[in-house]
Amino acid sequence: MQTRSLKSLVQISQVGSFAKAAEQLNMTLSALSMQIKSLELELGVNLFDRSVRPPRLTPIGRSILDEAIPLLRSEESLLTICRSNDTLIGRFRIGFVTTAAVRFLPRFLEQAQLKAPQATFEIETGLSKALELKVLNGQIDAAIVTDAGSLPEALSEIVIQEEPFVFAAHESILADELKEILKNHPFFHFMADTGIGKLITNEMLGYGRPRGARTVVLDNLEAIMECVAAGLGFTLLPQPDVERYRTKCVKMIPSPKPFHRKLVLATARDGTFASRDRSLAALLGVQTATR
Amino acid sequence: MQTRSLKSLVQISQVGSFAKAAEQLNMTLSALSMQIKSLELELGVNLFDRSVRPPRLTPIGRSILDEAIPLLRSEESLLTICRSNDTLIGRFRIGFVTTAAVRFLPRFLEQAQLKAPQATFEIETGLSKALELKVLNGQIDAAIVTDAGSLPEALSEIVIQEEPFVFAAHESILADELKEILKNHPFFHFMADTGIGKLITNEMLGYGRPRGARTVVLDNLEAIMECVAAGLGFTLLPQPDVERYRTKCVKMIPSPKPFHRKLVLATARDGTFASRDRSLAALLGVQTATR
DNA sequence: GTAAAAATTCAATGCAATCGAATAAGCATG
DNA sequence: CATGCTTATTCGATTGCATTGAATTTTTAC
Repeated sequence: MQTRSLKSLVQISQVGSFAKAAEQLNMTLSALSMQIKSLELELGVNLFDRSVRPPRLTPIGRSILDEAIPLLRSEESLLTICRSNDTLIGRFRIGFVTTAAVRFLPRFLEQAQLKAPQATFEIETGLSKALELKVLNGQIDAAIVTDAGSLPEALSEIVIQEEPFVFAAHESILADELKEILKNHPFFHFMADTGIGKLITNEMLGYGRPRGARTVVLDNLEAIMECVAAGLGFTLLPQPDVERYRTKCVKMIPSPKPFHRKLVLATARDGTFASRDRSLAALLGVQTATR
Repeated sequence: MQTRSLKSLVQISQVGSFAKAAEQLNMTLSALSMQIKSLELELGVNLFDRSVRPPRLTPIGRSILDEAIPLLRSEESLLTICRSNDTLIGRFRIGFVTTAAVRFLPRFLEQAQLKAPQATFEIETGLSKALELKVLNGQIDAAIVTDAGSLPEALSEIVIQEEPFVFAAHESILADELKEILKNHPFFHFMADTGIGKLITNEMLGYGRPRGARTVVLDNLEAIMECVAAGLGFTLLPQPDVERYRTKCVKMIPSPKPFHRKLVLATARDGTFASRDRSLAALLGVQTATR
């Protein structure tokens, strides 16, 4: 079915005659007549009562008209999407590494609503590695992940935020020297086998904990912070995560060597965001040179 | 725009490849490819990312898809209207003479909902003569009017109901002989100059009221019945109308000569309901021979 | 690296929409 | 009720657009 013939139908019904409608539609009367005729043939009904001049709509014609109007409205909004020249238009699929999701999603969605109203987003969360893979496969368009230094070549990255790691523990524990703490208290290790977990593992190796020292692996930030607040041990985590769940009695000391977690926006170099990833980064609050 | 190419788009997105979609749509792969290509040209956007096999939707493509689905739904319901083979389909415009409207409309709309769900109705009310004219002009498809015996030849009629006229008055008045009542009390005359009004005028002439006798003309049935109930005089009206507004103290006596008001369904012989008016009459509760 | 799968391009074909002119059908004068 | 006027339909010629099958290119999988 051609939406054009429905437009003609609407036009005719509005101006009340084929002749005027044809003029306004920039076509000959005969073309319009044929067009409506073939529409009637396609639908298998008489839209017009032709025993009078000008022909008038039949009851079925009026019903069809009633349906045609929302249909044409759909078409119009479809075309609007295409005509719009926002930088970001369409339905995008974005992945957030779980730890970042809770902190970044609200701001992101708010900004998106504001700065890219033509765009809609499907969000999913997961581990950095899994999200990277999905970006490579085109299953998602972009991902905010922890960069453990091993981003595949086919992915391009924009740094969203660098988060310094801090040691955190109950104030009674943190009164000691760091060396003492490392030796005497259990270490709460977040997600040992993931991107961020490996960063932590590497870092901890540098501090040379005694081999017998206890380590508790947990996959839940909030739970770790609860344990720490209860004075059960210490942890090493990005500062924003610690602050998010910190209670008063928990204190932090910065990691002695400068040591960060990089949160990056990863996009496929040849994918949706090829050379457009800055507009997406902007929604995450990143200032990038526009040049 | 062709809805067909949107259907193709949906199909491709569902089966995930041009080749399979083409097969299921009974067309060659190349035709489908060209179709999508020209859709993209028309819309001015890339719907598919063709750097991979099979091509996958771009974010804009997904947005367009989201809009295409309601559009196709509209088309489907449009086609459903046409395919449906109820006797009555479409949007009909029906006129009701004012007095009949209050009594017939509820039943009519209920029946319509039940027996002709595919049909919708625009209702207007007015005087019989005005409605007849509109039917003749095709401004409405049918009308329920009072038949004063002067229906134009171009209109066909089906009798909906014959309503006997009755005299009505407060019981204290109606205790007298009819002749006395006619002489001694004011007559409340409904709508003197309309179809039903003229019927009443003619009838009253036959009763030879004394020339000085008072007559009050009113265009509101309910008001007349209020006055009658208050013992201010008598009236002559179709029995159903009297009964609708009657209070206990108002009594009726039938008109001595058999005298009716015919309510008829009037349709243009060459119009919408040419030889289909029985299906409409059925919604008004009229049994007509089907033969 | 090679074969297989998948999509695009291309030239030829056929169908469908459009045009202008002629005809036919309501409609409004007298 | 006859005439001209407006309006819509029909008709044949023309143009343009979608489809086809074959050839080509591109991507993917082994």
